[in-house]
Amino acid sequence: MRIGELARRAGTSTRTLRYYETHGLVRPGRSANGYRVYDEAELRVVHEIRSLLAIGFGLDDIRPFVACLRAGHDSGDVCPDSVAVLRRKLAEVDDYLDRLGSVRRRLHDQLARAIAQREETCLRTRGPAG
Amino acid sequence: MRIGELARRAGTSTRTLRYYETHGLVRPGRSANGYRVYDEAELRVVHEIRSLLAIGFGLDDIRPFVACLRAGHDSGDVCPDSVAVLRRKLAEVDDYLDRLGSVRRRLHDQLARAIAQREETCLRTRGPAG
DNA sequence: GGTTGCGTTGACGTCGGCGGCAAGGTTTAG
DNA sequence: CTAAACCTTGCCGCCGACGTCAACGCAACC
Repeated sequence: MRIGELARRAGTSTRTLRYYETHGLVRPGRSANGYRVYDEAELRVVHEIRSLLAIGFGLDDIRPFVACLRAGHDSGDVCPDSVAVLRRKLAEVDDYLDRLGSVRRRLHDQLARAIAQREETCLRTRGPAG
Repeated sequence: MRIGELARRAGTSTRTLRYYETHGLVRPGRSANGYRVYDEAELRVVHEIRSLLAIGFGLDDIRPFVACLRAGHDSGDVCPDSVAVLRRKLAEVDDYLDRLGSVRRRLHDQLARAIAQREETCLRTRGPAG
């Protein structure tokens, strides 16, 4: 299969596939005229890449998962390197959740105080009976 | 006060202050020799900017808060435009928290399955008695 | 042989909040 | 007089995952 077909079937662009290639994630062969040629397994690889990107992985993080698939495993998750990345990413997400949670509290408080302040100002402006 | 002093007192750089100026957030006067001159109130403004940046606001989001301070309010939060931004940001953060939470679940499950799979493979490799 | 639709490489643009450097002018201290 | 420490404008670099365009080659159909 050539690059256009793979792009369509993977729901992405040819530019993206070439980009993955420059970063060592996808490895097509070449036909006589220089066109990239992909086998069926690469579709699975591209799906794995896209799926991991979608949950916040960088291309560098994804490399072990692709290697794991290429090693013949049914899932890209099961190899030690992949597991290590999964652990690290889980920790990062937990960390970020904490920080985002405290940002949320701060925003919430700030909003509550601002509204209270506005109502108070409003009362003073219109008088205590307003 | 000139730009270097304000930068030191605000805990940031002169480059940053000029950047804020190009984006309409800080408005110094000029002395005869062309140097920027800031009054004391600008320190408060810069603190407000930094504080909001730190919790994930963009410079565009911050503009109403600065305007609110300049309008003479004790807090940058109390003006209608600021409250609107606070509401929007709170909604965005809630949204992001949801998505990050589901990413976390997905990561957690993926990790759990990967480990289970590895143990199973290990057992098969070493035999049922291993 | 002309058009259309595929493919190739290469290089620049995007977004945001700056960092850092160049090449100069100003002010102050010694 | 000179050095040091300020200040000015202007412009490139950064990160990451691509989009987009240029300029070209290849293949197939009419």
